[in-house]
Amino acid sequence: MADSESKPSRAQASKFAVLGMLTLKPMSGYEMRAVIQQSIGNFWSESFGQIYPTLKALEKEGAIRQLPGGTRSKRERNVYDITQRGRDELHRWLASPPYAPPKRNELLLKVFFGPAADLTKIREHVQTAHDHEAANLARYKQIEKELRSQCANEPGLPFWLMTLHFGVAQAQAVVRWSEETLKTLDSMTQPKSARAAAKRK
Amino acid sequence: MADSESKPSRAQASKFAVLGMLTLKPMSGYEMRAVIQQSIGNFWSESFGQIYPTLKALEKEGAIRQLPGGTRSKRERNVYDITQRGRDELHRWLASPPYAPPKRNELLLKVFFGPAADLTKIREHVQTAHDHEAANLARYKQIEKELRSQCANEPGLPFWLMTLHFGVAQAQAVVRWSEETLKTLDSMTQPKSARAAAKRK
DNA sequence: AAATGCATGTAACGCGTTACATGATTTT
DNA sequence: AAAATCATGTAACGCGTTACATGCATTT
Repeated sequence: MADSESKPSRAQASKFAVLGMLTLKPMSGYEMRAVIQQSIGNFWSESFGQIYPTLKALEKEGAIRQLPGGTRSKRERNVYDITQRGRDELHRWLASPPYAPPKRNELLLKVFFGPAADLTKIREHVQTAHDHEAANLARYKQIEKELRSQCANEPGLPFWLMTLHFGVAQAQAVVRWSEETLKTLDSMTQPKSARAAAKRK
Repeated sequence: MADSESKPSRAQASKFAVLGMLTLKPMSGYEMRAVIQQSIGNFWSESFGQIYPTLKALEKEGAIRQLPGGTRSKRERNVYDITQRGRDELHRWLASPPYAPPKRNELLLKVFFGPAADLTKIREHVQTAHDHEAANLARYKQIEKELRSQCANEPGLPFWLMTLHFGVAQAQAVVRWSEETLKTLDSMTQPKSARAAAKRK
Protein backbone atom coordinates (compact mmCIF):
# COMPACT_ATOMS: atom_id res chain seq x y z
CA MET A 1 0.00 0.00 0.00
CA ALA A 2 1.83 3.02 -1.37
CA ASP A 3 5.35 2.47 -0.15
CA SER A 4 7.08 4.13 -3.08
CA GLU A 5 8.71 6.59 -0.73
CA SER A 6 11.97 6.19 -2.69
CA LYS A 7 14.52 7.78 -0.36
CA PRO A 8 14.14 7.53 3.43
CA SER A 9 16.28 10.66 3.84
CA ARG A 10 17.93 11.50 7.10
CA ALA A 11 14.94 12.21 9.24
CA GLN A 12 12.83 15.04 7.82
CA ALA A 13 13.01 16.68 11.19
CA SER A 14 11.72 20.00 9.90
CA LYS A 15 8.58 18.36 8.67
CA PHE A 16 7.82 16.87 12.05
CA ALA A 17 8.80 20.00 13.90
CA VAL A 18 6.18 21.87 11.88
CA LEU A 19 3.67 19.09 12.36
CA GLY A 20 4.36 18.98 16.07
CA MET A 21 3.85 22.69 16.50
CA LEU A 22 0.31 22.27 15.26
CA THR A 23 -0.42 20.00 18.22
CA LEU A 24 -0.06 23.08 20.39
CA LYS A 25 -2.71 24.98 18.48
CA PRO A 26 -3.78 25.80 14.92
CA MET A 27 -1.40 28.30 13.41
CA SER A 28 -0.34 30.13 10.30
CA GLY A 29 3.18 29.80 8.95
CA TYR A 30 4.03 33.28 10.03
CA GLU A 31 2.80 32.74 13.54
CA MET A 32 4.55 29.39 13.76
CA ARG A 33 7.90 31.03 13.21
CA ALA A 34 7.37 33.26 16.21
CA VAL A 35 6.00 30.45 18.38
CA ILE A 36 8.98 28.25 17.52
CA GLN A 37 11.39 30.96 18.54
CA GLN A 38 9.61 31.54 21.81
CA SER A 39 9.01 27.94 22.81
CA ILE A 40 11.76 25.73 21.40
CA GLY A 41 14.06 28.47 20.16
CA ASN A 42 16.80 27.37 22.54
CA PHE A 43 17.26 24.06 20.78
CA TRP A 44 15.46 24.35 17.46
CA SER A 45 14.92 26.75 14.60
CA GLU A 46 12.98 26.91 11.39
CA SER A 47 13.08 29.56 8.69
CA PHE A 48 10.23 30.72 6.48
CA GLY A 49 11.94 29.13 3.54
CA GLN A 50 11.43 25.84 5.35
CA ILE A 51 8.07 26.39 6.98
CA TYR A 52 5.93 27.46 4.02
CA PRO A 53 6.87 24.69 1.59
CA THR A 54 6.58 22.17 4.43
CA LEU A 55 3.06 23.31 5.24
CA LYS A 56 2.12 22.91 1.60
CA ALA A 57 3.56 19.41 1.48
CA LEU A 58 1.91 18.35 4.74
CA GLU A 59 -1.44 19.55 3.49
CA LYS A 60 -0.99 17.64 0.27
CA GLU A 61 -0.40 14.39 2.12
CA GLY A 62 -3.35 15.01 4.40
CA ALA A 63 -1.41 15.41 7.64
CA ILE A 64 -2.76 18.91 8.15
CA ARG A 65 -5.64 20.89 6.75
CA GLN A 66 -6.32 24.54 6.28
CA LEU A 67 -8.94 26.01 8.56
CA PRO A 68 -11.74 27.84 6.76
CA GLY A 69 -10.75 31.50 6.53
CA GLY A 70 -11.81 32.77 9.90
CA THR A 71 -11.52 36.25 8.44
CA ARG A 72 -11.28 37.41 12.00
CA SER A 73 -8.72 39.87 10.82
CA LYS A 74 -8.79 41.17 7.29
CA ARG A 75 -5.23 40.12 6.50
CA GLU A 76 -4.71 37.02 4.50
CA ARG A 77 -3.71 34.25 6.90
CA ASN A 78 -3.52 30.55 6.10
CA VAL A 79 -4.22 28.83 9.38
CA TYR A 80 -3.57 25.11 9.53
CA ASP A 81 -4.64 22.39 11.92
CA ILE A 82 -3.30 18.88 12.36
CA THR A 83 -5.48 15.95 11.23
CA GLN A 84 -5.81 12.53 12.82
CA ARG A 85 -3.59 11.18 10.12
CA GLY A 86 -1.04 13.82 10.99
CA ARG A 87 -1.20 12.83 14.64
CA ASP A 88 -0.56 9.22 13.75
CA GLU A 89 2.42 10.12 11.61
CA LEU A 90 3.82 12.34 14.33
CA HIS A 91 3.30 9.63 16.92
CA ARG A 92 5.35 7.19 14.86
CA TRP A 93 8.13 9.70 14.34
CA LEU A 94 8.28 10.54 18.03
CA ALA A 95 8.76 6.84 18.77
CA SER A 96 11.73 6.49 16.42
CA PRO A 97 15.19 7.06 17.86
CA PRO A 98 16.29 10.69 17.54
CA TYR A 99 18.74 11.28 14.76
CA ALA A 100 21.99 12.73 16.06
CA PRO A 101 23.88 14.61 13.38
CA PRO A 102 27.67 14.72 13.63
CA LYS A 103 28.57 17.38 16.17
CA ARG A 104 30.48 20.46 15.10
CA ASN A 105 31.77 23.03 17.52
CA GLU A 106 33.75 25.80 15.94
CA LEU A 107 34.84 27.25 19.28
CA LEU A 108 36.46 23.97 20.24
CA LEU A 109 38.09 23.72 16.84
CA LYS A 110 39.71 27.10 17.36
CA VAL A 111 40.81 26.14 20.85
CA PHE A 112 42.27 22.90 19.55
CA PHE A 113 44.43 24.80 17.07
CA GLY A 114 45.60 27.08 19.86
CA PRO A 115 49.31 26.71 19.11
CA ALA A 116 48.69 28.25 15.68
CA ALA A 117 46.62 31.11 17.04
CA ASP A 118 46.80 34.41 18.86
CA LEU A 119 46.06 33.37 22.44
CA THR A 120 44.43 36.63 23.38
CA LYS A 121 41.89 36.02 20.62
CA ILE A 122 41.23 32.48 21.79
CA ARG A 123 40.70 33.89 25.25
CA GLU A 124 38.19 36.33 23.83
CA HIS A 125 36.24 33.54 22.16
CA VAL A 126 36.04 31.60 25.41
CA GLN A 127 35.06 34.70 27.34
CA THR A 128 32.30 35.42 24.85
CA ALA A 129 30.99 31.89 25.14
CA HIS A 130 31.03 32.25 28.91
CA ASP A 131 29.11 35.50 28.91
CA HIS A 132 26.65 34.17 26.41
CA GLU A 133 25.80 31.08 28.42
CA ALA A 134 25.77 32.97 31.70
CA ALA A 135 23.15 35.27 30.20
CA ASN A 136 21.22 32.25 28.98
CA LEU A 137 21.28 30.80 32.46
CA ALA A 138 19.68 33.90 33.91
CA ARG A 139 17.11 33.91 31.14
CA TYR A 140 16.23 30.27 31.75
CA LYS A 141 15.60 30.87 35.44
CA GLN A 142 13.24 33.66 34.52
CA ILE A 143 11.47 31.52 31.94
CA GLU A 144 10.99 28.76 34.48
CA LYS A 145 9.22 31.12 36.83
CA GLU A 146 6.92 32.34 34.10
CA LEU A 147 6.21 28.85 32.84
CA ARG A 148 5.28 27.53 36.25
CA SER A 149 2.95 30.40 36.99
CA GLN A 150 1.40 30.95 33.58
CA CYS A 151 1.19 27.42 32.21
CA ALA A 152 0.40 25.57 35.43
CA ASN A 153 -2.47 23.68 33.84
CA GLU A 154 -0.95 22.92 30.47
CA PRO A 155 -0.46 19.19 29.92
CA GLY A 156 2.81 19.97 28.18
CA LEU A 157 4.33 21.78 31.16
CA PRO A 158 6.40 18.91 32.58
CA PHE A 159 7.92 18.27 29.16
CA TRP A 160 8.65 21.92 28.54
CA LEU A 161 10.41 22.04 31.89
CA MET A 162 12.51 19.03 30.90
CA THR A 163 13.78 20.79 27.80
CA LEU A 164 14.38 23.92 29.81
CA HIS A 165 16.37 21.99 32.40
CA PHE A 166 18.47 20.55 29.64
CA GLY A 167 19.35 24.08 28.62
CA VAL A 168 20.21 24.94 32.21
CA ALA A 169 22.45 21.90 32.60
CA GLN A 170 24.22 22.63 29.36
CA ALA A 171 24.68 26.31 30.08
CA GLN A 172 26.09 25.53 33.51
CA ALA A 173 28.53 23.10 31.96
CA VAL A 174 29.79 25.68 29.49
CA VAL A 175 30.06 28.36 32.18
CA ARG A 176 32.12 26.10 34.42
CA TRP A 177 34.29 24.92 31.58
CA SER A 178 34.91 28.47 30.42
CA GLU A 179 35.97 29.60 33.85
CA GLU A 180 38.43 26.75 34.18
CA THR A 181 39.71 27.32 30.65
CA LEU A 182 40.16 31.05 31.14
CA LYS A 183 42.31 30.36 34.18
CA THR A 184 44.47 27.94 32.25
CA LEU A 185 44.81 30.35 29.34
CA ASP A 186 45.84 33.15 31.68
CA SER A 187 48.46 31.01 33.34
CA MET A 188 49.85 30.21 29.88
CA THR A 189 49.86 33.79 28.68
CA GLN A 190 51.66 35.22 31.66
CA PRO A 191 55.40 34.75 31.32
CA LYS A 192 57.19 33.22 34.29
CA SER A 193 58.69 36.57 35.25
CA ALA A 194 55.22 38.03 35.69
CA ARG A 195 54.20 35.12 37.84
CA ALA A 196 57.30 35.58 39.93
CA ALA A 197 56.55 39.30 40.24
CA ALA A 198 53.03 38.50 41.36
CA LYS A 199 54.46 36.24 44.02
CA ARG A 200 56.77 38.96 45.35
CA LYS A 201 53.86 41.35 45.91
CA MET B 1 44.57 42.34 -6.02
CA ALA B 2 42.22 39.51 -6.74
CA ASP B 3 39.38 40.17 -4.36
CA SER B 4 36.65 38.79 -6.58
CA GLU B 5 35.71 36.28 -3.90
CA SER B 6 32.02 36.92 -4.69
CA LYS B 7 30.24 35.31 -1.73
CA PRO B 8 31.72 35.36 1.78
CA SER B 9 29.73 32.26 2.73
CA ARG B 10 29.07 31.30 6.30
CA ALA B 11 32.52 30.45 7.51
CA GLN B 12 34.13 27.76 5.38
CA ALA B 13 34.85 25.87 8.54
CA SER B 14 35.72 22.66 6.68
CA LYS B 15 38.42 24.44 4.78
CA PHE B 16 40.08 25.68 7.94
CA ALA B 17 39.61 22.40 9.73
CA VAL B 18 41.56 20.72 6.95
CA LEU B 19 44.14 23.48 6.94
CA GLY B 20 44.49 23.29 10.69
CA MET B 21 45.05 19.56 10.67
CA LEU B 22 48.14 20.13 8.56
CA THR B 23 49.66 22.16 11.39
CA LEU B 24 49.89 18.92 13.33
CA LYS B 25 51.90 17.22 10.62
CA PRO B 26 51.94 16.70 6.85
CA MET B 27 49.23 14.28 5.83
CA SER B 28 47.33 12.69 2.99
CA GLY B 29 43.59 13.08 2.69
CA TYR B 30 43.03 9.51 3.67
CA GLU B 31 45.17 9.80 6.75
CA MET B 32 43.57 13.09 7.71
CA ARG B 33 40.19 11.47 7.94
CA ALA B 34 41.50 9.02 10.52
CA VAL B 35 43.41 11.66 12.44
CA ILE B 36 40.34 13.88 12.59
CA GLN B 37 38.26 11.07 14.02
CA GLN B 38 40.87 10.26 16.63
CA SER B 39 41.73 13.77 17.71
CA ILE B 40 38.73 16.06 17.27
CA GLY B 41 36.15 13.40 16.50
CA ASN B 42 34.15 14.28 19.60
CA PHE B 43 33.27 17.70 18.32
CA TRP B 44 34.11 17.70 14.62
CA SER B 45 33.84 15.53 11.54
CA GLU B 46 34.85 15.65 7.92
CA SER B 47 34.00 13.22 5.14
CA PHE B 48 36.13 12.27 2.15
CA GLY B 49 33.69 14.07 -0.07
CA GLN B 50 34.69 17.20 1.78
CA ILE B 51 38.39 16.58 2.38
CA TYR B 52 39.63 15.76 -1.10
CA PRO B 53 38.08 18.71 -2.97
CA THR B 54 39.16 21.01 -0.13
CA LEU B 55 42.77 19.86 -0.41
CA LYS B 56 42.69 20.55 -4.12
CA ALA B 57 41.28 24.03 -3.56
CA LEU B 58 43.77 24.85 -0.81
CA GLU B 59 46.65 23.80 -3.00
CA LYS B 60 45.34 25.94 -5.83
CA GLU B 61 45.33 29.03 -3.64
CA GLY B 62 48.79 28.29 -2.28
CA ALA B 63 47.80 27.61 1.33
CA ILE B 64 49.19 24.09 1.16
CA ARG B 65 51.57 22.26 -1.11
CA GLN B 66 52.04 18.67 -2.05
CA LEU B 67 55.17 17.05 -0.70
CA PRO B 68 57.37 15.39 -3.31
CA GLY B 69 56.34 11.76 -3.59
CA GLY B 70 58.30 10.23 -0.79
CA THR B 71 57.57 6.89 -2.40
CA ARG B 72 58.33 5.41 0.99
CA SER B 73 55.52 3.04 0.36
CA LYS B 74 54.60 2.07 -3.15
CA ARG B 75 50.98 3.10 -2.84
CA GLU B 76 49.91 6.37 -4.34
CA ARG B 77 49.65 8.92 -1.55
CA ASN B 78 49.26 12.65 -1.93
CA VAL B 79 50.85 14.11 1.17
CA TYR B 80 50.27 17.81 1.78
CA ASP B 81 51.98 20.34 4.01
CA ILE B 82 50.85 23.80 5.06
CA THR B 83 52.67 26.83 3.63
CA GLN B 84 53.46 30.13 5.34
CA ARG B 85 50.59 31.65 3.44
CA GLY B 86 48.35 28.91 4.77
CA ARG B 87 49.51 29.62 8.31
CA ASP B 88 48.68 33.27 7.91
CA GLU B 89 45.23 32.50 6.60
CA LEU B 90 44.59 30.06 9.41
CA HIS B 91 45.82 32.56 11.96
CA ARG B 92 43.32 35.13 10.73
CA TRP B 93 40.48 32.64 10.79
CA LEU B 94 41.33 31.51 14.31
CA ALA B 95 41.11 35.12 15.44
CA SER B 96 37.61 35.63 14.02
CA PRO B 97 34.66 34.89 16.30
CA PRO B 98 33.50 31.30 15.98
CA TYR B 99 30.35 30.90 13.94
CA ALA B 100 27.56 29.32 15.95
CA PRO B 101 25.00 27.62 13.74
CA PRO B 102 21.41 27.47 15.00
CA LYS B 103 21.21 24.61 17.48
CA ARG B 104 19.06 21.61 16.72
CA ASN B 105 18.46 18.85 19.19
CA GLU B 106 16.07 16.17 18.00
CA LEU B 107 15.93 14.45 21.37
CA LEU B 108 14.65 17.63 22.99
CA LEU B 109 12.17 18.13 20.19
CA LYS B 110 10.72 14.72 20.87
CA VAL B 111 10.62 15.38 24.59
CA PHE B 112 8.89 18.69 23.99
CA PHE B 113 6.12 16.99 22.06
CA GLY B 114 5.73 14.46 24.86
CA PRO B 115 1.96 14.83 25.18
CA ALA B 116 1.60 13.58 21.59
CA ALA B 117 3.94 10.65 22.12
CA ASP B 118 4.21 7.22 23.66
CA LEU B 119 5.90 7.99 26.96
CA THR B 120 7.69 4.68 27.17
CA LYS B 121 9.38 5.53 23.87
CA ILE B 122 10.39 8.97 25.09
CA ARG B 123 11.81 7.30 28.17
CA GLU B 124 13.83 5.00 25.93
CA HIS B 125 15.27 7.93 24.03
CA VAL B 126 16.37 9.62 27.23
CA GLN B 127 17.81 6.37 28.58
CA THR B 128 19.78 5.88 25.38
CA ALA B 129 21.17 9.39 25.60
CA HIS B 130 22.14 8.72 29.19
CA ASP B 131 23.95 5.51 28.41
CA HIS B 132 25.67 7.05 25.45
CA GLU B 133 27.05 9.99 27.40
CA ALA B 134 27.98 7.84 30.39
CA ALA B 135 30.05 5.70 28.06
CA ASN B 136 31.61 8.83 26.60
CA LEU B 137 32.51 10.01 30.06
CA ALA B 138 34.41 6.82 30.78
CA ARG B 139 36.13 7.05 27.42
CA TYR B 140 37.18 10.64 28.05
CA LYS B 141 38.80 9.75 31.36
CA GLN B 142 40.78 7.08 29.62
CA ILE B 143 41.80 9.44 26.84
CA GLU B 144 42.98 12.00 29.36
CA LYS B 145 45.31 9.46 30.95
CA GLU B 146 46.77 8.49 27.59
CA LEU B 147 47.14 12.09 26.49
CA ARG B 148 48.98 13.14 29.62
CA SER B 149 51.39 10.25 29.45
CA GLN B 150 51.95 9.99 25.71
CA CYS B 151 51.81 13.62 24.63
CA ALA B 152 53.46 15.22 27.64
CA ASN B 153 55.84 17.25 25.49
CA GLU B 154 53.45 18.26 22.73
CA PRO B 155 52.88 22.02 22.66
CA GLY B 156 49.24 21.34 21.81
CA LEU B 157 48.58 19.28 24.93
CA PRO B 158 47.01 22.01 27.09
CA PHE B 159 44.63 22.91 24.28
CA TRP B 160 43.71 19.32 23.59
CA LEU B 161 42.91 18.91 27.26
CA MET B 162 40.68 21.95 27.13
CA THR B 163 38.58 20.45 24.36
CA LEU B 164 38.50 17.15 26.21
CA HIS B 165 37.32 18.84 29.37
CA PHE B 166 34.56 20.47 27.40
CA GLY B 167 33.41 17.03 26.39
CA VAL B 168 33.55 15.88 30.00
CA ALA B 169 31.53 18.86 31.21
CA GLN B 170 28.94 18.37 28.53
CA ALA B 171 28.65 14.62 29.06
CA GLN B 172 28.24 15.11 32.80
CA ALA B 173 25.51 17.65 32.15
CA VAL B 174 23.60 15.24 29.93
CA VAL B 175 24.02 12.36 32.37
CA ARG B 176 22.67 14.42 35.25
CA TRP B 177 19.82 15.78 33.20
CA SER B 178 18.86 12.32 31.98
CA GLU B 179 18.76 10.92 35.48
CA GLU B 180 16.52 13.70 36.67
CA THR B 181 14.33 13.41 33.60
CA LEU B 182 13.98 9.64 33.88
CA LYS B 183 12.74 10.06 37.43
CA THR B 184 10.17 12.60 36.37
CA LEU B 185 9.02 10.44 33.48
CA ASP B 186 8.64 7.43 35.76
CA SER B 187 6.59 9.40 38.23
CA MET B 188 4.33 10.46 35.36
CA THR B 189 3.96 6.99 33.90
CA GLN B 190 2.97 5.29 37.13
CA PRO B 191 -0.72 5.71 37.75
CA LYS B 192 -1.75 6.92 41.19
CA SER B 193 -2.98 3.49 42.16
CA ALA B 194 0.47 2.04 41.60
CA ARG B 195 2.05 4.76 43.69
CA ALA B 196 -0.50 4.10 46.40
CA ALA B 197 0.27 0.39 46.19
CA ALA B 198 3.95 1.12 46.50
CA LYS B 199 3.22 3.13 49.62
CA ARG B 200 1.28 0.25 51.21
CA LYS B 201 4.21 -2.13 50.85
C1' DA C 1 42.47 -16.62 -5.90
C1' DA C 2 39.65 -13.91 -2.99
C1' DA C 3 38.86 -10.72 0.45
C1' DT C 4 40.17 -6.91 2.93
C1' DG C 5 42.23 -2.55 3.43
C1' DC C 6 44.59 1.60 1.47
C1' DA C 7 43.87 5.55 -1.36
C1' DT C 8 41.66 8.97 -4.33
C1' DG C 9 38.14 11.03 -6.33
C1' DT C 10 33.20 12.48 -8.34
C1' DA C 11 28.14 12.89 -8.55
C1' DA C 12 23.83 13.12 -6.55
C1' DC C 13 21.11 14.35 -3.12
C1' DG C 14 19.11 16.56 1.12
C1' DC C 15 18.27 20.16 3.61
C1' DG C 16 18.82 24.54 5.50
C1' DT C 17 19.67 29.56 5.35
C1' DT C 18 19.60 33.95 2.97
C1' DA C 19 17.96 36.93 -0.12
C1' DC C 20 14.58 38.50 -2.90
C1' DA C 21 9.79 39.72 -4.47
C1' DT C 22 5.22 41.14 -3.37
C1' DG C 23 1.55 43.35 -1.20
C1' DA C 24 -1.72 44.56 2.61
C1' DT C 25 -2.39 46.77 7.09
C1' DT C 26 -1.28 49.25 10.98
C1' DT C 27 1.42 52.67 13.36
C1' DT C 28 4.04 56.98 13.54
C1' DA D 1 2.87 60.08 3.75
C1' DA D 2 6.34 57.14 5.41
C1' DA D 3 7.80 53.43 8.09
C1' DA D 4 7.14 49.34 10.37
C1' DT D 5 4.95 45.03 10.75
C1' DC D 6 2.09 41.28 9.06
C1' DA D 7 2.01 37.67 5.75
C1' DT D 8 3.22 34.49 2.01
C1' DG D 9 6.02 32.61 -1.05
C1' DT D 10 10.21 31.36 -4.44
C1' DA D 11 15.00 31.02 -6.05
C1' DA D 12 19.68 30.63 -5.32
C1' DC D 13 23.20 29.14 -2.88
C1' DG D 14 26.25 26.67 0.52
C1' DC D 15 27.69 22.90 2.42
C1' DG D 16 27.67 18.37 4.04
C1' DT D 17 26.77 13.34 3.74
C1' DT D 18 26.14 9.17 1.09
C1' DA D 19 26.87 6.45 -2.57
C1' DC D 20 29.37 5.15 -6.27
C1' DA D 21 33.56 4.18 -9.22
C1' DT D 22 38.24 2.82 -9.56
C1' DG D 23 42.44 0.49 -8.74
C1' DC D 24 46.55 -1.12 -6.22
C1' DA D 25 48.58 -3.65 -2.18
C1' DT D 26 48.40 -6.77 1.38
C1' DT D 27 46.55 -10.46 3.91
C1' DT D 28 44.13 -14.99 4.17
